[in-house]
Amino acid sequence: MSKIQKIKGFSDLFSPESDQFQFLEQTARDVFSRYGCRELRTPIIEKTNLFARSIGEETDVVQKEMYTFPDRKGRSLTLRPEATAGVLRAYIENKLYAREPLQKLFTCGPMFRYERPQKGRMRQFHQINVEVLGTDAPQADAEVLLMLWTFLQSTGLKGLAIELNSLGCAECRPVFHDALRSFLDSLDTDRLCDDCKRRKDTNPLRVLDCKVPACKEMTKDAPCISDHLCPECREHFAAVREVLDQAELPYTLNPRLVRGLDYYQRTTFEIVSGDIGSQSAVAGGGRYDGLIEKLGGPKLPGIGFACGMERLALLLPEQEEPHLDFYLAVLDDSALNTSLILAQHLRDKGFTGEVGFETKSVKAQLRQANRKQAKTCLLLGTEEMDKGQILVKDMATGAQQSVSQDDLEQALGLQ
RNA sequence: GUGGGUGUAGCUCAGUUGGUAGAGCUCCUGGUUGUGGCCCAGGUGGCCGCGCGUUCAAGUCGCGUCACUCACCCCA
Repeated sequence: MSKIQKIKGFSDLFSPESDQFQFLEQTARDVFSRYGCRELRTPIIEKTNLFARSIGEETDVVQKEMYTFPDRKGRSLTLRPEATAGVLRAYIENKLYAREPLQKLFTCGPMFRYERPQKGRMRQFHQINVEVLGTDAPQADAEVLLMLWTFLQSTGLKGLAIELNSLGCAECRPVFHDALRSFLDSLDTDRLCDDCKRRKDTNPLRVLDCKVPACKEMTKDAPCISDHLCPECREHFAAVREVLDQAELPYTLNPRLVRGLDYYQRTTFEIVSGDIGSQSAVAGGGRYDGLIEKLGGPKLPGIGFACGMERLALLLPEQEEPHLDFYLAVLDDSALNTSLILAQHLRDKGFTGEVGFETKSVKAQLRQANRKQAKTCLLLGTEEMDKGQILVKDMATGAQQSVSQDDLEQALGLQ
């Protein structure tokens, strides 16, 4: 029979790595809850048009990266490629805004995009996500960034940088777009790279982001979004930066920072690392005023971010294997059941430990205890049972003592 | 979607001009009748990714295919 293997771009997550994921989620939960964020869990499948409408029909994500399929009655469903759309849908559908428009929501879980896998990019990947809905106060933008940065600091990660930009709003962005377009048209387009020739029409902002030196050189005098912001957006962005400066958040302005999803407006940001390969963004987000309305909700603003857990995990040190308080070596079959019950009592008292299910040689079981980094090895056989005693061996010193079961708890506690 | 690299033991990798498959680590057993790590001895473990071709003979050469991986693109 041929072996069945996992599908491309999906992965089985085993212990050291799954521990990292757990650590990241737990840290996020702890930090975000201090800001009043509540956890929300939404389905990983939604109706396709939710994503088409929010992310944008023309984006690469919607055009060629979604896992879209008909259900048994022919309705088009999609594995979520990002979290914001689902969270907003839930916010609107459950009328959370009716009781309290301002909602701080945290969610995490798997996302799906059909892309060619590479370092830091899987088809099933995991994100930690925060949305702050119902306010356009610049202080909310600042708080979201502080929340994200505090979370990242709490994970102990180093070498991360914050890039910040404002993309303008529905008023000023089109003006900038026109200015950019006419600038690009004025260039000797033959000298642009093939991608930029295409991007010039499909996604002009991306041209500013091109890594090809020739393109960089040609666009160095391109119009800058910051010079085209309308007074309101300019004021909003300045207010955001004022709080960030007061909080001494270490960010750099990047007027060429672009977002891949259409819904972003005004404040946008990205956290980048130089240590994880070419997929260097570990988190990204921004404001999306107008999106809630676009999804059939009230006219309320929002801002949020997503963190790539795989990318963060690449930067995390390996977690240490958890140590055992005891490993119980069973010397005779007749001691097996007693051993298991004894271990169960110890676990009830809060000790961590394992029992050797198979009565292999003492040598083999001690080797096992050593491998599992147990603090102690308990040895139980017929001899010990007759005396109502159990042998406790300290694995670090090799010292060994015979204690009654009543004293065992204390003996372990002293280790 | 495009390009590069790599597929040999559980892991990391050798393998000569084509000639019957190797090491280190891991694991198991023993050296020590019921005592771990270090050391020593032995052992388990392979459709050499898969298929086709060339050849007396293919891990090795050719073609195809699949998988993994890095990069472009895109993005968290």
